Amino acid sequence: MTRDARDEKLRSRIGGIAQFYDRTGRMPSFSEIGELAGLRSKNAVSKLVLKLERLRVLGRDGKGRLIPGSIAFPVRMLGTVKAGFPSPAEEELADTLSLDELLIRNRDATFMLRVSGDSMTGAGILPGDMVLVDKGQTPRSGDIVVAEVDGEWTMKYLRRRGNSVTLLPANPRYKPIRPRNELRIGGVVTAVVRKYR
Amino acid sequence: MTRDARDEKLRSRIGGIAQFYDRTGRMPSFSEIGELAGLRSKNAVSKLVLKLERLRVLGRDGKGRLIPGSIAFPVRMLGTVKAGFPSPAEEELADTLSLDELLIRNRDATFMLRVSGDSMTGAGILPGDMVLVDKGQTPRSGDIVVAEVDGEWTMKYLRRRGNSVTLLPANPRYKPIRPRNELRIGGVVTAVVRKYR
DNA sequence: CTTGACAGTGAACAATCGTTCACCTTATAC
DNA sequence: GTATAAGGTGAACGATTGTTCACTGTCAAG
Repeated sequence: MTRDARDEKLRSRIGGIAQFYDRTGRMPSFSEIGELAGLRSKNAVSKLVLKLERLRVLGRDGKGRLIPGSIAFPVRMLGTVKAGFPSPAEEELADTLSLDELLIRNRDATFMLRVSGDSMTGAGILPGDMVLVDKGQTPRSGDIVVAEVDGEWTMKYLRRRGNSVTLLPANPRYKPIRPRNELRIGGVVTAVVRKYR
Repeated sequence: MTRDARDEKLRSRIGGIAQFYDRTGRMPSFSEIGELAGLRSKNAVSKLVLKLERLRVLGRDGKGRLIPGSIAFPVRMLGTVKAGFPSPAEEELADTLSLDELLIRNRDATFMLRVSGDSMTGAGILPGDMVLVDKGQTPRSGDIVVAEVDGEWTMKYLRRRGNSVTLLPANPRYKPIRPRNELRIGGVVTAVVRKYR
């Protein structure tokens, strides 16, 4: 068997395991890996797993049980748009990551809201976009926050000057808001997500 | 024990299991759930798991093995910004989802690129943003694509009129590109992701 | 031609798995 | 007050787990 064919075989096996994990959300057992890879012997699976551990595709936790490695991170990260698409050989070296891990720090305090209205268009937040809001973080000046002003909820830049607070839209057609009464801040916008199709 | 206290206990147990799954990427075994929940008897765990199955927090696959339910989807989805933050009671009813699942259709063909340059600012894609690019989808007119024009990679709107192809920036300071030679399209932009802090 | 290294089969093994049984305690409902 | 359900302990059990050992082909390098 040629080197390329062996590489391809290994790759398809990794793909099979990744698919299994994607589909079920749990790691396959050794026998199941055997079925996926077409191996009858658990020893063969053992050797395969060892190899995948070295490649960081899989890992082990403190108790020696199989945990996902790079297969848990679905997106391959490349460089910049200008760099374009590297060759397949380079692609393998690229880092992989999970969007959940990238964007969510505190899962219990994080919510997703759909944006309505165009008051933040200037900041690249369009109506229909989704924003992740963290209730736990303390809002700093310059943050985009979700706040309740005089009974209505909006999303605006927060500006603090001394002890005065202003809510600044990112659209010149709207005016800054200087809340008269209390200002309830629901959370800090930590990320924006837009889906095209 | 009051009803509220029992609810709170169950909630913290769900949280414990979710944390375990977050941390390790695998489902805990029954004994491990016991440790997490402070239960010495596996029978107690069995009953707890049954309850969590009914709540769709956990599930079973075809082989009867534990798979994650809603705990695999880290973000709670709420309504619109205008709706603001619902009361805690309503929060529980909200859907949960995973950003990976939401944004990635074809994981093998999807890459993430960092945006450099401001030629798509008008479409709400700012320099520094990250875009998900699907190499597998066939580009349609109106899509945002990553393409190589005359040796350089850019991101632009794709416009097809008959059999002429134009690349349209979303910034008036740049001009439309009508590729003279061949046009290599790397992929279709399926999502935009921006992280604030 | 020989010699390793690699990829795989098959079987034995203790450890751990999840299921199930009998039983106990404590609230809540009637 | 007395059922009754809910929440829990503890132990027994067969099934399945992952490790390990001895062994067999097969290819490529020396």
